[in-house]
Amino acid sequence: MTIAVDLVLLTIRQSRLQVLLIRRGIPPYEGQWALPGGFVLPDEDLEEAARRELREETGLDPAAGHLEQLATYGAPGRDPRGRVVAVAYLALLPDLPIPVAGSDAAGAAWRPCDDLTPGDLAFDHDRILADGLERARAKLEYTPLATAFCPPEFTIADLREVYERVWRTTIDPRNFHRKVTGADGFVEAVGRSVARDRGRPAQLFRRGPARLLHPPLLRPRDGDQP
Amino acid sequence: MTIAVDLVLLTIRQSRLQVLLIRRGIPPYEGQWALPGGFVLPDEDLEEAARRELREETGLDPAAGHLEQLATYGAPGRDPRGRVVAVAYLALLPDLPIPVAGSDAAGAAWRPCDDLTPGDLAFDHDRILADGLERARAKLEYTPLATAFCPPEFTIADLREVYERVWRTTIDPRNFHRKVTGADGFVEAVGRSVARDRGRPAQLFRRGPARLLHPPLLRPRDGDQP
DNA sequence: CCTTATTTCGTCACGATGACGATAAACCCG
DNA sequence: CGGGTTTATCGTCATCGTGACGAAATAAGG
Repeated sequence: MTIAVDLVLLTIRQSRLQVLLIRRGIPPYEGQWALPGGFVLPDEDLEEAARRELREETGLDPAAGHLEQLATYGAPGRDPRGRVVAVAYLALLPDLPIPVAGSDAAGAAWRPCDDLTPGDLAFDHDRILADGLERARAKLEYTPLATAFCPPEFTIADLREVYERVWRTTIDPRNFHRKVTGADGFVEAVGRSVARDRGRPAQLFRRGPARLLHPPLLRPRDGDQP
Repeated sequence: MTIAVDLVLLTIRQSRLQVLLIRRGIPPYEGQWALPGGFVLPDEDLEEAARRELREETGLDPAAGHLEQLATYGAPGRDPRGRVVAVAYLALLPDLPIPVAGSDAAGAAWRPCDDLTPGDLAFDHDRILADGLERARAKLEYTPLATAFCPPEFTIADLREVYERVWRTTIDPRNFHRKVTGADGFVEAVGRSVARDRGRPAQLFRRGPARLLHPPLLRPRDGDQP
């Protein structure tokens, strides 16, 4: 049996939640889009393999965002080439340019998650992506990981946009501001401000030391309309 | 590389959270305790392998409780016999007798989680168990999975004991009763009552259709004493 | 200046929760 | 049989977190 790692790389670009995909140049699924990934080397730890693929296929620096194990997929027929068990990793990244072009990532592109239809992706990558999205949405509730989508210094509005794009909702700016600045360890004021396109300039923050949010920031539930 | 499944089987026995361990009869780690597990067959799905091991090593019925994938462990040196990647599964089970004795489970025994010290278990099973415990504790907060520890019909006090043992806290019976019976879909009244050793008889409930708790039942945080 | 956009602070009502009193319904014991 | 004990269940009250929304502060642009 062979072990592979597959990556669900998420970022916010152009006000949309996007996932990095690679157009396959060889069979199987030639010409289709797939999650980036590759085989684990004989003496390599799984997370190490995930970080290596992240660098190789995208040129991005794994340290910039957040990387965690997502789940493992091993259905016997999932890869036509034979038995391949894939350990999927989820990464939340700030909106960095993809410096790549020469290497493996020639066919790499960010694609808005909403534009993908089940059946678009090769292998069982539709399912892996769906699991990754659900994990990301859930983790924003009870961890400060939304900051992983932001540059080192950001405004509360930047952070709010992360929540809005990932959750596909709108959030009241005043309540969000109160909640985020009130949760201790979530964000720390930098002391400076920046002016954006319009409106009053906003304070800059950096991520705080907290690893969990208490109480959590619950997303609106679907079935809340009686 | 070889794929194995390892199982973290949890139950509440004798008012304690216990994990099923197997005493190893062969090297490596001969004589030490380890999580049950085994290799995945060439044409077997991962969860199928986990269920098969659960049956083979314990004789328990996987359908009685809850089984989910926990995480995958693949550090190069984790198994002295060679490169083995282990997909760990977590199961929450009601307190059933272990019918086994003949098969692989000859050396199987329930051990209270609190009695285990880091270093007691073979391989990296200390870590896997710790991850399983944390997962179980977290899942009780926002899912109705505590019912997986209970028989099909149970009282609110039974359910409360699950929370108390898994979280290692005490919970106010009145507030717990209000919360659980108020959260819709968590439990459904059966209509009958049972008398226990002492006190007023309690109503019987069965698990409801809900898969998530909203709002969640947050465990008391460690740092809540100002 | 005046409008517009955005940040940030306040207010208010409501639902969820922790602390805890009170009642109900069984058992045990003499 | 009746009081004492134990547990289940219901209520009350204060507090906190949150959603809805008003209002002031601070910039840019005409």
